[in-house]
Order: sequence, then C-alpha cells, then structure tokens
Amino acid sequence: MRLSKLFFQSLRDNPADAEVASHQLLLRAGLIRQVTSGIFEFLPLGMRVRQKVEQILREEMNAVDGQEMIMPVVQPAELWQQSGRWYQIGDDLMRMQDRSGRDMCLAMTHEEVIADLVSHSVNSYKQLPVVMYQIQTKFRDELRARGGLLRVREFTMKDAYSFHADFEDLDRYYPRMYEAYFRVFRRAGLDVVAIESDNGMMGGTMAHEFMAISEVGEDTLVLCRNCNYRANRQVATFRKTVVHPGARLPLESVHTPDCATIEDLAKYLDIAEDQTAKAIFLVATMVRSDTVEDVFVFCMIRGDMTLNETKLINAINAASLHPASEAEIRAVGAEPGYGSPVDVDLSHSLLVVDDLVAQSPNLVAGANKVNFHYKNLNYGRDYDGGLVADIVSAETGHSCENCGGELYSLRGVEVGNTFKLGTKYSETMDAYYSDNQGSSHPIVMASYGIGVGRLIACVVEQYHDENGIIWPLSVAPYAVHLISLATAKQTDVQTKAECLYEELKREGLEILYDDRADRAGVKFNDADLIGIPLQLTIGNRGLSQGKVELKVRRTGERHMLNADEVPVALAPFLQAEENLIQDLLARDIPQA
RNA sequence: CGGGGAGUAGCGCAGCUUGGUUAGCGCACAGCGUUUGGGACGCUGGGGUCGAAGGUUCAAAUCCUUUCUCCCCGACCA
Repeated sequence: MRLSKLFFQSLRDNPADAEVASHQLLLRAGLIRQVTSGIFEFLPLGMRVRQKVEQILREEMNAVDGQEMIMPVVQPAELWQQSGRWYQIGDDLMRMQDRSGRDMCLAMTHEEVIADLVSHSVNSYKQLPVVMYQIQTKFRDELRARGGLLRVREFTMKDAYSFHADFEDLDRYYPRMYEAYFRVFRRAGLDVVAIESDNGMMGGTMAHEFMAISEVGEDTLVLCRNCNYRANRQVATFRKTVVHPGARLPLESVHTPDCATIEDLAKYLDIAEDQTAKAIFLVATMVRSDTVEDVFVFCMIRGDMTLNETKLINAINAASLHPASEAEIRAVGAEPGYGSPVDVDLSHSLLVVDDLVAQSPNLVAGANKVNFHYKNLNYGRDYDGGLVADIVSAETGHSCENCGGELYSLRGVEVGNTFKLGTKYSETMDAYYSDNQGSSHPIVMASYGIGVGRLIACVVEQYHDENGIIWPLSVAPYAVHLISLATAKQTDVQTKAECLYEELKREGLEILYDDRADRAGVKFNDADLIGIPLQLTIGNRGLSQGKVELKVRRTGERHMLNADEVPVALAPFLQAEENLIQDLLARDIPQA
C-alpha cells in the first residue's frame, strides 16, 4: 500500500481527552477515531490489525472444532424475557422498540439467541457436542466508557458456545478451549494470566477470566506467592484466622470522642485495627421472579478489612447494591459512623456478618451513639441471627487459603473469559435433547468470549515506547515499512524504491510504502509511530553504495542490506520477529 | 447516578477575570519558490453558527439561566 494513497493522517499532538497510552497511540497513528463516547471507527490501518486478530481467532476456534456463524445484533425482547435477563440486567442492555411498538434490544452477548437456535435444531445426543462461534458486534450501554478501546460501548467480540450432552463432556472439552485461549493471546503477542472469576450476569457454575497484566487495568487480581492460586479480587478467598482469641468479656460502653473512623478509634483506645468491627450500610435491589424490592443490608466486617460487594451480592443473591442514606441508617436505629447491630430493629432488614467477625471475640464496635463504642462485642451473645458469610476482600499480605502463602495483587485488563454455564440457558430456552434411551435432558452449555478491540488495546499497552507503537509481527498492519527518501531530482532513488516495492510485493510481503513527498524526519517519525516491525529506508546516501538501510523497530538496530538482494536479506529479520511469538507459544500453559 | 474538569478551525491551545474594531496563535491543509537522512523556511491563501438555546446590554466568546456533549475518579464487564 502506498502511504500517499492510504486514508491516513498522523497526529503530532495527543488529543487532550486521551490519557492512556494505547488510546493516545491508536489515535495518533491513525488507526481509530472516536465518533461518540465509547463508539469508534476503525480506519484502514486499524482495520488491518483487526483482521489479523480475527484471523488468529478463526484459526484457533476452528482448531477446537468451532464452526463460524453469525447471529443478529438486534434481537427481540421475548428471548431475553424467556431467559430472565431482560429483567435482571439494568441499563447496560440497550432497549428500544420497533415501529410497531415491539420491544427489542441490542445484543450484549448471544446466549439467548444461540440457545434458541439449538433448541430448535438439536434433538438427539448424536448431534452433540457442537461448538459454534462468531465475530460480531456487541453493544453494552456502559456507565462510563474509558481509555479508548479498553472500555467501549460498541465492540466486536469473538464469542463461542459449546453444547454438550452432560457435564463430563463439557469438562473434557473446556480445557481445549482454555488452551486455545492461551494460543490466541500469545499469537497476538500478549502474555495473559487465567484466574478464577465471578460468573456475574452470565450465571453458571464456573468461570475463568484471561487477564493482561497492566497498570491501566480495571481489575485487581489476587495471586499467591507460593502456590498457583490466582483469582479476581471480586471472588478471591483467603485464610481467615482469629488474631485475638480468648474468653468472652462483659460488654461495656466506652466514651470515644472524635473517633468516627477505625483508624482514630484504634489509636484512641490503643488497640490494633483488627480488634475492631465496623458496620456498613447498603441497600440491595432484590429481583425475584416478577418483583423488585429494595432491602436494607446491615453488614458487619472486621475494622481492618474492606467489604467485597461482589461476594455480598452473591451471598444475598441481590441484583445490585448502593450505599444507604443517613436517613435509611437512622430508620433502623443505627448511628452513621458509630453503627453496631446491638439494639437496632432489623426486622425488615438483612444482617450479614462476615464469618471472621462471627468467630472473633471481644471486638470494639459502635454503640449507635455519637462518640460511644462498645468493647467486647460478641456475635451470638450481643447480637445474632442474620447471615454469616465471607463478604470481605482478599488483600496483599493476607494468607492463601490453599497453602498459607502470602497473597499479592496486580492490576489487569480482562481480555477474555470462559463460562461453564451448565443448563441455565438450556432450561429457560427449552433446549433439550434425547439420549440413547429416548429420555430428555437439558443440553449442557458453555460460552467463551474475547474482546477484539480490547485485545488490540492491550497489545499496544504492552508494545510501545515513547515514539509509538511496536507491533508484534503477527498483528502488525504490515510487515515492512518501506521509506523512500527520494527527492524530486533523485529519480534514480525514486525508480529503485518503486522497483523494490514491486519486488517485495511479488515476494508476498505486506508492504507499506511511504512514497510521500515529505521530508525524511516526517517519514521516520510516522514510521516509528505506526510501529510496523521492520523499516526499510532507501535514500541517496545508501544507494550510492548499493545499500538500503533496515531498522528493527523493536530494538532500534540498524543494518545495511544489499539493494539487489533485499528479500533474501530481509528473511532472517522477519524470522526473528516470528520467533518472538513462537517463544511465547512454547511456554507452558498454566493449569486452570 | 455521585464527585471533579473541559467545550473557541482537523489537532493542540490563548482570549473570558475587568463585555467594545474584522476572534487569535502553533501544527495540519492549498498554491508558489527555496530546501531535502530524524517532525525545514519564506510568501500567499482557505477553513469558525466561539457546543446549543434563552436572557442582560447600545454592544456578548466574555456576564446570567437552562441544556447538550466529552474527559477523569468511584458502583460494571470482552
């Protein structure tokens, strides 16, 4: 492709509203443009990267028996009502009506439609297992799009769905997809970590997330330094130990002036924060079959820990949570900042006590009176009932539940996930098959997603420097960036550049040919910005000695190649770029 | 939705506090000339409903009200 003809313009300055590196570089290198919040265009250069990624996805999905198909973006409400998600999912689901007033929505994902398809098409165990996938647009009306392609509203996802006669068959298949996922990410140059995750709105029995480790990530991973425990902080567990065991002491009320925070309280009473308990007040929205109800939730957790809202949502089976207002807190007889479950009216509320608080004797907690706390608060004596569950987050420094090793945390971007859905959708969408005895069973289902744009953003996050992007060869828009420095008078250089362009194209190489009339500096800077792995410069200086100059974008190394044997001379450098990916692929795949 | 910030040419910004000619600058863009191996220089030129609506005023980019959009931080996910 001639750069002079390419629909392309680089930006010298970073657009003011782009903060993360991948967003800035993808914009500046002319790969994408934002149309409105969270909705992007992929320009020709960006489209080529996308096609590279999609090709990898196709090859790897086909390799695990996936069959490509395509499903609609606009879907009837009925299917989502049938699965129940029409009611469970909030405003993320973009709803609308067609001209006759029929409720419709934009697909956030395609479980309903494919389960519906399978319910009509699969009748016998002989048709199972079957795996289908698509590379298709999804729309999620996110609260807040951010970070360029990292978090958008309209995006392209590779979503695959597998259907099995029973869980054993799914368990046999699932590891194949898990490994295929590692191959996809590694072929694109990304090193990822697979972790246990929450099932969220997907439901089902088990889920993994594939995380690209990055400071710009929105997720926190909890990992063990000793064993291979890895989980999203939303679900990560840890070993909880009672740090101050002992016999129960009598409850007493103490005056604690100006101790609205745990830190102040511990300091004032000269105790450790792990000897305190704190109350957290939330309102949960509970969605039952056809009712929606707000319930006040009174949580007790140890003072040095933080509430984990995902765990809480799962423990009480709520649809969503939001902080309670002061009025709502006082309505049950509690005092904000000095709350405890003693002598409050919880008849219309839900008490949830973290299991560690339930086990720990003699904690200090609020006395529901400004400037007063209780000492020696004991669950089962001073208050009881409610639900006892793990509702706090694992943090750096906690102990691994499996081995006792030290936990630490990293930030990551979720580039893919896999869900063992079980029979949730097959039952609601009526997807049953007959076994060899003629009896009917729900089909066992799983779904597997990878965000194409997010994957690209993660590649750029991982592969860039201060001058621009440094594409891995496997996803680079072109393999070689040919830069002609010919001036109007240097017709010999011009001619040689044209010949070289044609020759390299004949060799089957993907070439971006900078034939523009700009000065050298402009071209070099654009080349570094775009980030094609190999830059081939042809100018009067080298050509007068029969040479062209090769620069490896990744390392900055320069080599003089004989102008007459460029394709041959180029081969080892292309191979070296290829080898980087092969090295990544050769690594062991960590077990799920 | 809560908190913070910003909307002036394709991009980056100044002007606004203290209203006053024809709204400026750099980059980008077009033409001509000189240049030509790491973002050249000169001359000329095109491009703006100053986010929108309403108001105050002799006069509004500037003051007031309303509204829309975008970005960043917190509750969601590929």
